[in-house]
Amino acid sequence: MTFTDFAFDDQLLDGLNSMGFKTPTPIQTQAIPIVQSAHDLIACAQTGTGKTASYLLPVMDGICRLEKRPPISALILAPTRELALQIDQQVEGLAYFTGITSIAIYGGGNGIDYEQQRRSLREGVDIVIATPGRLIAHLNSGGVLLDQLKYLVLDEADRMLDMGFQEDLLRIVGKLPKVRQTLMFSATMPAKIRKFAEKLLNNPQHVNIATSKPAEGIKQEAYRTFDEQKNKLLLSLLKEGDYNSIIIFASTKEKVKHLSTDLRKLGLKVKAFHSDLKQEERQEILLNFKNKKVSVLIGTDVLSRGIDVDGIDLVVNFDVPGDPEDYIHRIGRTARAETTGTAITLVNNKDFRKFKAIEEFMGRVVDIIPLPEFLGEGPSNPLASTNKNGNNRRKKKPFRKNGQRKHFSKKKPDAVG
DNA sequence: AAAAAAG
Repeated sequence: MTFTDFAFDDQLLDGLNSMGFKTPTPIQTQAIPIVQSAHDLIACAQTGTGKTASYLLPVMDGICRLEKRPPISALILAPTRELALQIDQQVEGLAYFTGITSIAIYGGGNGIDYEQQRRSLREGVDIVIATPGRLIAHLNSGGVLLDQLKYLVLDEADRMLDMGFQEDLLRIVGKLPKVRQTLMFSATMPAKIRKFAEKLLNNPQHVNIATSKPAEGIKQEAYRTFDEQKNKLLLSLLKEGDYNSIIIFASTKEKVKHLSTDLRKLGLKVKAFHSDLKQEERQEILLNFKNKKVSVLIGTDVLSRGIDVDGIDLVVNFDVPGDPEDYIHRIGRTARAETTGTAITLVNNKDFRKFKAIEEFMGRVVDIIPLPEFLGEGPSNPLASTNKNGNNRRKKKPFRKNGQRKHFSKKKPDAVG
């Protein structure tokens, strides 16, 4: 199968060829005909599967074929600014010969950005790619020409609901024409998403190519460590290994900030990436990472989904993500497009059960690598320890009189908020 | 549990 089988507009095909697209991916093969047949669509698919082109191509083809183009033909909603920007860049590449116009609408920029966005939304632009918050701000100021829109796409719908965008999304959809084509993409399909889809979609067709299994090309490893050992272990992993491009994930912004200063003190050239940075800084860092001017990025989960950077050969989970889905997304930053990569997770005692849950979710175990000798003993495996009866059941909670609670851990003040 | 997104 080739892209010519879809009978796309010639100019769109030119753009496709110039971007080096050859063979459609499974999601594209399945989704494109559905969109072309004017049905609504729910697709369960992760990034890296060719998901973005699977809706951009038929939507852009549809726009090329409109007898009269409305001021705004398509609205694409995405959870993060980086994803919105990335989609917009893909539109620009594909649209090169078509005359289709687009703009990414998101917050965090300067007043000039806001004015440009406002003008486009009031004067018309074929495709709008937006994060919900900023689009709402524009809708509140009025004059946004969405009343003749043909296509609505919700990308990473599960992530948008997780981020509390449900009400914003419903408000946005309330401003759109009832007759339109709606396409929803989500990495997971919990009941919450299904219910949400029922509100927005009309008799949708389903496509499912999602999997709880990470790509074959990812070598997964884990180390059991105490927190005090993590920095030194990380340093040795980075120094011993022959890696060109590395992402290190940590679960909070504070951890990301601390870790990047720590690693810098240890002599590594690293950049931190999180939402406390100015949007221009975020973009510059990501650009330099893509250019390979920056080789080590330390980031929060804002980087875990949707970011498509070629050539990342190592992902380190400095701690274990709480949600197995996030683990899959994080390690999926490496081994993209048929390449290989390594994913290493540092597991302390507190995270051990979360890590077991991830293994269960994937249906496979991850090799535990012994700590390098210079680090001394790591923690022993709490689930493998045997009690005096010789079985490996975990110890029962000690009986307590009067049901009192015993405080095992005090919350650190900086761990709050 | 925290992240992100509107200032």
